[in-house]
Amino acid sequence: MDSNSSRGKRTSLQPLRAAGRQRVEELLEAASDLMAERGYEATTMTEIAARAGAKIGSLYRFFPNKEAVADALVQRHIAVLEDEYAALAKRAAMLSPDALADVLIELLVTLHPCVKSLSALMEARTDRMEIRDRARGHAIAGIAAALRVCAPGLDEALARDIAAVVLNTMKVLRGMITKDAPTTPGAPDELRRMNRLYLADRLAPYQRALDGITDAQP
Amino acid sequence: MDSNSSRGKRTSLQPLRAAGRQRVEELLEAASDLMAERGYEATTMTEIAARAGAKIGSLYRFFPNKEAVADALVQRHIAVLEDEYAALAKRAAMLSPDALADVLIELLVTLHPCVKSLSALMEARTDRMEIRDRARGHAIAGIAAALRVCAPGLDEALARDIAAVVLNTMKVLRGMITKDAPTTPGAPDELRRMNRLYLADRLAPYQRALDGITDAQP
DNA sequence: GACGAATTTGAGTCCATCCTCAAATAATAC
DNA sequence: GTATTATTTGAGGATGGACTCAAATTCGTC
Repeated sequence: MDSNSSRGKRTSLQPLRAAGRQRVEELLEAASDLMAERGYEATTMTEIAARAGAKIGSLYRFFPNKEAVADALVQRHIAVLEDEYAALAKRAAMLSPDALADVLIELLVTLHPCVKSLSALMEARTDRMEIRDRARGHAIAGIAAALRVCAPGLDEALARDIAAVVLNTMKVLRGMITKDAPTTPGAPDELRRMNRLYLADRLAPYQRALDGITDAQP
Repeated sequence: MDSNSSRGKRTSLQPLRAAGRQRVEELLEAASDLMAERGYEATTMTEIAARAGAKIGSLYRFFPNKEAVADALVQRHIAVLEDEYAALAKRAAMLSPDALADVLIELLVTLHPCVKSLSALMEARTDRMEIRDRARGHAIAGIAAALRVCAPGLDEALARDIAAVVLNTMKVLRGMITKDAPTTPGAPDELRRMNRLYLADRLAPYQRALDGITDAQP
């Protein structure tokens, strides 16, 4: 008999065998895909199980309710984002602003599925929102750190503001690449151009080494 | 007795008296607010009626089902957007790039509730998506027209690409103003700065009259 | 103020979906 | 092989929310 030792609402078991662990993986991936496609409310527990090749009973063995599935997904996605941004500053050392701009853009494109799923999970739950804000904080901190590696002497608050702008620019590009392709083919390049223009302008005064064209005021 | 003359699924009446017209207004506004807050699926027909100070029967008198409410909202919001963007080109005459940049930013902030509600309505309905794309097209066309008024000689395709970038920048600012206030207070100003920097750079070669600093290649 | 038409009401139906659970099956330990 | 424990299954209970409708009420008009 299962002991269900640690605190959980009514029922909620950890998988104890390899099969169970894999099932949980499959269930979470199915849930992530479906919720990203259709939204939280529109996704059915039975559908989740079905897409994972399981029956609804299996789903409820590992997750006490629908909320718990969403929470697990949020936690999992947040962890991925935190890792990626924590790793960013290291990669950012020894990059020109232009190169940094492009690396950042790349990063967000990679993170797209994760972020997409996360935003679907935010449907009207304030408590989950604050977790998302925390993730956003990590992203901004990571980018700001990368900026200050690239441009030592940059004020910390300003770095955060710039990071917020860049983060949003990254999001926009992600959106363009995944949706707007047909209408305005040159837009992604234009956006990259804007991003580089901005970062070059903002980082020029603090530029490590090389040609310092000083014309922007903090 | 109501005739229900023109084609409607099962039941769906136009309001014929002032009271009815006002009720419809109230119902749509309530629906718009709720769906913007919680999403389409999570919003209940009873809630909509309640927030409008009505009972569920009244709601079903004017809308045959929940879908119809959403459709009416989409149509209404799209109309607002089209009007605003159509009016833009006229206002844009005789503006410097910097001033135009700020006017555009303003505009999207104004349009925020409308756009927010629209995006909530997009939850997984492909047919509504294409209507939204149409709205997006109008927005880009409006902005591109404004740009070409401001910078005659600007290539049309390029104008559309730039418009797409600016449109997305506007969206980002809207998001910042409504959400991110606490974390990064300076970010909105940074974003404005980026937008001006970009537009100045892009429009400089085609600048109507005045000081032509030519340094950007189309 | 009386008549007809528009509007409001809310109890009630129907059905989709969340969730339960006891029994069946599969895996592991011995 | 047997005992034990983990996992799977799927029929059903409970709930909530979309939608109906006949009766009550309000509004406009003559």
